[in-house]
Amino acid sequence: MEAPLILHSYPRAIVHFDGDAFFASVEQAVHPELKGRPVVTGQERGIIACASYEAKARGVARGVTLSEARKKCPDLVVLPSDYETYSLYSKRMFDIMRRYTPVVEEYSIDEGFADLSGLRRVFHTSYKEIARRMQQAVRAELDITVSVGLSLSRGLAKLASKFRKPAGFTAVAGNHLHLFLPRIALEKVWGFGPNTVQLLKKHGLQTAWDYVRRPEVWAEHLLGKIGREIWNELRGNAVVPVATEEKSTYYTISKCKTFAEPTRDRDQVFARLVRNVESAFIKLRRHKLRAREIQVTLRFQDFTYEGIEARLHRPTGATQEVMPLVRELFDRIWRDGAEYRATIVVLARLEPDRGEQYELFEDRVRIDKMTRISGVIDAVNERYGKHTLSLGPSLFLGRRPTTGRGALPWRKRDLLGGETFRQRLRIPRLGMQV
DNA sequence: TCTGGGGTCCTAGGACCC
DNA sequence: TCTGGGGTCCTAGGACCC
Repeated sequence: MEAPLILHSYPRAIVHFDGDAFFASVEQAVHPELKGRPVVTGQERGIIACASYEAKARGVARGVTLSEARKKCPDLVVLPSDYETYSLYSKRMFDIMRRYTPVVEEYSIDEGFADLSGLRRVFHTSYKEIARRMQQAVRAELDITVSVGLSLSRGLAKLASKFRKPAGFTAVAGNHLHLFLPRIALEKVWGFGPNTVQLLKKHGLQTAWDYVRRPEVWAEHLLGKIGREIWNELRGNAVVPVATEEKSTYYTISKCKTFAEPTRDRDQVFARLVRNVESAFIKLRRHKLRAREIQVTLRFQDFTYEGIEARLHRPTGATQEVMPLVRELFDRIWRDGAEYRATIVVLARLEPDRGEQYELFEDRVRIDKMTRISGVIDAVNERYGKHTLSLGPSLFLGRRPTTGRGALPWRKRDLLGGETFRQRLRIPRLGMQV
C-alpha cells in the first residue's frame, strides 16, 4: 500500500489566483459605466475572446461568433481586445501578490501561483487569512475580482480556485483531501485532457480520488512522468515548485490565420502567408531573437495539413532575408485546385540576437541594410499600426516558382494513407535576389 | 467540441558511435 | 563479418495548456 495521504493541514501553502473573466472585467474596471452589463471582447476577430459574467448568464460563451451572440443578447457590448491595458492590469495584479511573497509565478496573463509556506509567523496569521488579504487587495486596488484557491500544491490550488467562481475562495487543507478529491471529476484535473480521461475511465476511474487511491507505480506505468507528477500533486506532495523566474524566451514563434472563406486562389493564399511571416518576424524582433528554421504549412478545407520546413544557413531576424525562401517553400507545397483554409508559419531554433556575427564571404553590407530596413518597418508599424508598412511583392516575386522537381510534401494526419512524409530542405545559402 | 491562435513538454524510435 | 551491448543526440508526433 502507498504512503497515506498527508494529514496535517498545510505542509506547504500554495495559492492559485485566477482572474474572473479577466479581459471583460478589466474593461468594466476601466469603463465603470459598463458594470452590470453584458460585455465581451474580441470584436477584431468576430469571435468572442472573453465574456463578462453578465454575458455568460445570457448564454454568451467564449469562442462563439459575434453574430450568434448578438442574437442571444441584443444589448451586448462588444469591444475590441486591448492587450496593452490587460497586460498593465496583469502586472499590477502580480505586483500586489509580490507584496506578500517574492515566490510568485506568473503562469499566464490572468492567473498565477504564490508560495506562502512559512509566512504565518511573518504575518502573525493563518495562511487562509493571508490569501484572503491578497484577494481583497486586488479587488480594492484594481476593481476586478480573482478567484483564489489555497492548498498544498500547485495542482490542488488550481483545482481549488476553480471550485468556486467568480470571486470564490476555496481552501483545501491536507486533512480535507478525502472530502475534496471525490468531488473532482477526472476531466477537471489539470493535465488530464480528453485522451487521458478516456483511458482512465477504461480502467474504471471517475474522480481524482479514484486516481490517487491507485498506487504511484500504477499511475506512472500508465501515464509516464506526467502521471506520476499529477498523482503526487493531487496527494498534496508539491513536486512542481512555484517558478519565480519569468519565462523570457521562446522555443518557437508561430502565426496562423484561418481565412474567412476557403480559397483556391494561389495569390490570395500566398499573400496571407506573407502576412503571417511578417507578423512572426515582428514578434521575433520584439523579443530580440533570431530564427534558424522556418516552417510553412497550408491547411486544407478538411483540416489536414501540408507543410515544409527549411533550415537557414544563418540565424536571422530580417523578414526580407527569408522571403525568397518562403516563396520557394510555398511553391513546393502548393497544389492547384486544392481548397485551402489557413496558412501557418513557424519560426524555430530561436536564439538570442546578440549583435551581428558574420561568416566569411557573407555580404555584410546587404545584411546590414536588410536589418536596418526591418528596424524601420518595426518603428513605423509601432507608431501607425501593424502592417502599415509591409513588404512589396517585388521582394518575394523575384524568384521563379520551383514546383514539381521531385517535391515530396508531407501530410500530417493523412486520413487515407496514414503515412507521414516530411520534406526537409537544407539551404546552403539564403537565396537573396532582392 | 465540429475546429481560433499561440505555446510547452514528453516520448519512442532512428541514426550514429564506440 | 556477424554478433552484442550501450550511450547520445535528434526528430516527429502526441497530448495538453491558456
